[in-house]
Amino acid sequence: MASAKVTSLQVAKRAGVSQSAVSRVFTPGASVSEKTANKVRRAADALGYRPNVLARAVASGRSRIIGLVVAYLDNYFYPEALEKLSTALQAKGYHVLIFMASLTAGNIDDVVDEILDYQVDGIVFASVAMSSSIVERCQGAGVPIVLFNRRQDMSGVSAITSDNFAGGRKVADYLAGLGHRRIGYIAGWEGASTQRDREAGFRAGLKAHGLEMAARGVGNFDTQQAKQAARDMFGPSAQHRPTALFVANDHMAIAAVDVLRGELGLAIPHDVAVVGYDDVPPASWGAYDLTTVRQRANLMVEHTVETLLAEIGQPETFEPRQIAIDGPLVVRGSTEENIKIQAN
Amino acid sequence: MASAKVTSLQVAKRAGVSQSAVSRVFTPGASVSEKTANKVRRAADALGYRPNVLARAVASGRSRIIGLVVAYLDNYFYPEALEKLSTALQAKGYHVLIFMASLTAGNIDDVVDEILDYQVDGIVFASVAMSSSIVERCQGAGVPIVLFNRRQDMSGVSAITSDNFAGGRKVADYLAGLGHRRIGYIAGWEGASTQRDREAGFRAGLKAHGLEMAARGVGNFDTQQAKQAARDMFGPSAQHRPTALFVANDHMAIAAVDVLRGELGLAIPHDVAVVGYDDVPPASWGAYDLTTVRQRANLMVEHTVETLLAEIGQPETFEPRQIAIDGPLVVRGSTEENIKIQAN
DNA sequence: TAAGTTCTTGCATGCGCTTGCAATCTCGGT
DNA sequence: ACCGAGATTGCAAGCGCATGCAAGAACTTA
Repeated sequence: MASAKVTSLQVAKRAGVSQSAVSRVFTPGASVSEKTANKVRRAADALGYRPNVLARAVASGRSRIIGLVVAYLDNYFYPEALEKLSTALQAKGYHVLIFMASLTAGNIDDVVDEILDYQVDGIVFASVAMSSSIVERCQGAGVPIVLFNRRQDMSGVSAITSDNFAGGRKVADYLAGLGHRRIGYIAGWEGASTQRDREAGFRAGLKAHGLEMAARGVGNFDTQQAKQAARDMFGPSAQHRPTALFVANDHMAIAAVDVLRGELGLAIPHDVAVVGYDDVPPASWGAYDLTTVRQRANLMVEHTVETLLAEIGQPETFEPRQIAIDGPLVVRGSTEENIKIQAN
Repeated sequence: MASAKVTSLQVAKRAGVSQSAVSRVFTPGASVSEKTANKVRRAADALGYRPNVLARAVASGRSRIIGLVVAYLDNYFYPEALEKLSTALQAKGYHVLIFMASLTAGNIDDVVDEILDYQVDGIVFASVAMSSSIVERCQGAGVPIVLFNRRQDMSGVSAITSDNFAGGRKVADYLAGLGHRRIGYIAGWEGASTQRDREAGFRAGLKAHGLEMAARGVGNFDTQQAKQAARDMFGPSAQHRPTALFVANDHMAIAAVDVLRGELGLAIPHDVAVVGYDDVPPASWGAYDLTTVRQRANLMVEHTVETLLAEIGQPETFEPRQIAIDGPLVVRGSTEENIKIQAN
């Protein structure tokens, strides 16, 4: 069958039609009669022809490539999101070109340049701190962007997040409802809207119950720092230990649990109740069984794709969307003794 | 600065040179004098010009895109590998286009078609079952491929894995050395070379110590199945429970630990010693503290990139490489009581 | 059946860049 | 100051496909 590169011209010759006819057959919505379409398809199959996406891209200006900028993959919410995102876009005929912003740290700007070099049709920024210069650059290039899991006060940029404020608030309501009065918090990186919103919601919730944060540490979404924060808050030298702890994400919460249980010998939830955020798979693992607020990756991805494609399709009439998706509090054994339902 | 698309022709005009000159300035190794190069660079900067990678690709036949086929990301070895791979390729001026084979299941063939449509310069198959038809198709298209974390008996295909046979053997040596005589094994998916090699090495090791597998379950690299296998092997109705258990990867090992400890009330390592494979981050988390064989993702990625680029650079003289990278047994608390070094 | 529509189709051009080739330059050596 | 080798440069022809345009085909309607 297929050997080297087969071009539309060869197919055209074999089918006895013009090259444009071949092109049209492979372009949804183009004007071709059933008859020639069949001739072409037959010839194409025989030769093993497949349109060259890149050539098509330079000719049409649309590459069907979506750039994805990711800062890190060690928070297991992202692999999951990435997988779903890629699959969803694949289903729409797009593909994901990955750009790691991790090592390039500060200079996400450079990464954006690289992305634009590929003439991507759109860009998803996952948990990346945006600067207005980046936004401008993309808009200047006419490339739609959407922020995933980060909100930006900046106007004109679409952003899909979970409803972090509501989530934080749920945690406060829940812990207060359990009777906790001294509740601590370990924050994520202050630059992240997720951190800020979760904390704000949490504080609002506490306030509504006549409480305030009993202690606060900063983990910056980093395991080691979260551990240290836990030590500081619950270690031997700490006074008035909280009876409950809310950690800004599961990743850090798990680290905190390891410290509380493993290093400090505290029983969970008996001595301390712990709540995380994200509901990453490890949160449900037996050894942690972590109460947490679920981020609905499916929905977030769906909206991200929908939003991006909408803007790609209708750049003029498109209105930026800021969507916050509500997620449930998933109660597990890290906050209540007898929650274990069954050996799932 | 930059506004809409700036083409090399515009730069050429402004710099007072030909369009080809501009092209050459941006092509490493092309023949240009310093003088014109400077003129061009100045003009390019002023206009905010950047070469269009796609146009370049169709003209030159090289896209600087590497396709990556991944079946799943829920084994946390892969996010790590993906991150490193992408970063490493980025450093070489390549970028990664992701293709999820998960949902498309059986028809990896379709995925390969999609990839080839993008004129990728090479493909990395991560943990994907290859068929000879796929290999042929890629070779027919002149696209180098390398298997990551999978070996194939098939000739002519490069494959980078860890030394799974040696790893399996180390586990046997180690457990036998601890005095265990009844050792069980939970297998991964039989279709995977990693599973087969690990088991073969393990068996060989046991044999060398005059032992054989005391029990065997199949987890197919799936959490639920692994749990069931653990239940079957250690549950109430089981007889002659093994005193040690080797599980084909960490992902399943963790699930097994949850069953042993959480459901069956067994103490680890007192009642059962557990060993996994991969050394994914969760293996080192306090609650699991799993002894495991490390897969050296860094090295594996390095070799993968090196091999792929070598073949891309020298397609004629290239000799397929099958590299197996040795990884250490990382001893932790799931096999020995007093291993906990410190509160790391 | 003829005029009027709506569909199809091929032609030709262009997307932005690379590259073989031949013409032009540059310079050292004498 | 002159010659030849090697370095630079511009020219022009693509790479594989999309698409506006005008001509031709097919189908309506009265």
